[in-house]
Amino acid sequence: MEENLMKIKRRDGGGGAVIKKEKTADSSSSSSSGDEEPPAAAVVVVPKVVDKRPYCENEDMKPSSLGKMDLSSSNNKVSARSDTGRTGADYSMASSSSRKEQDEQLESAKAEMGEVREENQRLKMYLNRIMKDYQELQMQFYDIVGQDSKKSRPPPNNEHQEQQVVEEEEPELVSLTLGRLSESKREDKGKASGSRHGKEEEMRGNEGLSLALDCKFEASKSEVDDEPLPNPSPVNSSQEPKEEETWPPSKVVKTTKSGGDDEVLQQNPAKKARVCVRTRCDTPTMNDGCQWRKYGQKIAKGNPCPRAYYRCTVAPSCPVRKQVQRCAEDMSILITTYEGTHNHPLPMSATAMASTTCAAASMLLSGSTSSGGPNVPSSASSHPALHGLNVYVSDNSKSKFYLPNTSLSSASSHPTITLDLTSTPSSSSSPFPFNRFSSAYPTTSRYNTTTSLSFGSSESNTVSWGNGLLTYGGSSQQQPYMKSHIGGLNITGRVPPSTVENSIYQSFMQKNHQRHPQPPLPDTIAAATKAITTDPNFQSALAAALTSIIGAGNNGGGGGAESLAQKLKWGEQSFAVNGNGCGSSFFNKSPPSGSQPGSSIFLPPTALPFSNPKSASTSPSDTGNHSN
DNA sequence: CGCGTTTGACCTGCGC
DNA sequence: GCGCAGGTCAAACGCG
Repeated sequence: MEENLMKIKRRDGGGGAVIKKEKTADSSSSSSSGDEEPPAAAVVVVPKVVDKRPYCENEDMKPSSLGKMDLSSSNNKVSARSDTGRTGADYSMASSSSRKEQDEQLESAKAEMGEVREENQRLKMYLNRIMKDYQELQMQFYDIVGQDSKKSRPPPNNEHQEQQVVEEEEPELVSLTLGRLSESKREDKGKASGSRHGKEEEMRGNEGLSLALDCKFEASKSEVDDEPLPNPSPVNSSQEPKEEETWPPSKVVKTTKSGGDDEVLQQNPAKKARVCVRTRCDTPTMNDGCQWRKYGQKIAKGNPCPRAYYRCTVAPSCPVRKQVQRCAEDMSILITTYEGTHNHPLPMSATAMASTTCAAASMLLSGSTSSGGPNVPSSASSHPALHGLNVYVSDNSKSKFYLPNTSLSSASSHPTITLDLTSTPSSSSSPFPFNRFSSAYPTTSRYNTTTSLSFGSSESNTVSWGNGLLTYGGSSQQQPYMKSHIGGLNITGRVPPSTVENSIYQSFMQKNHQRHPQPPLPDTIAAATKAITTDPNFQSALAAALTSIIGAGNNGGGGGAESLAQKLKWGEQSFAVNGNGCGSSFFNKSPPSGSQPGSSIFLPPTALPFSNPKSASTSPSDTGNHSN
């Protein structure tokens, strides 16, 4: 890991902070091997998200000040401890000072400690209360979501039918898990993975840090077992080794795995989702923040441009591969195909693309099993559940719906989703720049599923993963901290300027908060809940905000966000409001590096997405990214 | 000298 | 079974 970090350091001029942060996170995660007890600060942050009720008569517990208070209080704790320790040491050493003075100092120190303890106690109480509220809110949310989804479905005639409906719909569900997997998940997966767990645990060793966002697939059918969702973010080593994909899929798997692992293999067929990103890019590759090493090049049939093969070098065992190829029809278009899931912590700069591609893959996989199935009318239909994305699902078996240049997917035996950042959005009623998502489910191939996502990359909506930021719009004002009051939710986190969250936030604010002066009334829980359940845009905004917080916290190092992530686990219900909670990808931004607040590095929006000549430092020739 | 790229050979899957 | 194409390996090479 350190070696890799060093590499990054060497390559990425601006990656110092990132590395630093990563190291910090790693060390923090490794030090807290338990990982069940996140730092208090992070834990307290969780409730901020759901904090919307007047549970604090105390002035300190005002939602608006909660975040600050938490952080500061945690700091107090730390500093208090260290102070105390120092004080003690000082006493023992200061033999020259008079006894009286020492006694006085000692007493004052004790008093200080007492205060600190009191504060700690208070914080614990707050935490408990907050967690309670959080759970309650979550329950309410689930209830409402459940009702909502029921509404949208045709009323089942009987139990059998209902079950059928569930079976049909569930594959659509994509859960967003912020942070580490919960115990229950672990248990479930542990059963499935069995022996592999040990291996991978060993392999991952002390890679304790996981990105804050886990994108998991929720499906009820065997397919789920067969196909662990690509994880956008490398999952925590200790937490989710089971989710590992089987890369190399064919050769290595066959040769290296045997016996008891067969089961795993069966559960992980070659059906591996790929995410194809089309961008206009002058550079040989787009910078996705990851480290890549070229291991091959080939002239593919039907395209005079050679296809380059890269593998992720952030971790030696990382299974992620990517292919880079120029579009034959338009040489300015760079087609980057990602495959596999990182099994290591990603540099912050790589999380955006990683999570995006993951979510895309999730969408693809989920769609292929449900909404996008062959039964879907060939005419485009809008998928309501993608956080404001207009989703078009088509059933053209062979046509490359929407995108003419999908040669990669057509020949592939893998389900492929295409993110098209080359076209200009035709319309955008939603606040999101990506306005089109289309998917085709060819029937000619077993897994030849092709899906296209189009993020219009018009001038006003530029997307850049260059520094790990997904930026939309031209606003460049620095806003190191974002505090969102969304429907009574207080979301405070460090966010980069010009991030999608920002726009989402603004959009949402416009939409839903004109009536609610800031700070919002504490009793807006009902409104918040309603907003969550009725407004897909809000869902997006919330997801984005949460993600931003997670990412930001991650940034902050020290495992704050990680801890938050641990606590903030959104089950599939959380975002699967409309049956498909996927799409988080777009809302994952990776906060600028920055272990130091305020020292964030942002890539200014550019008209040419992904082109970042300087970024070669991160990934030699291309850039890496990764995804799953 | 170490690391990354290049490039021809090899392996594998799939279609005929 | 054969051929094709995609994908990977690994030795050779280049660069800093």
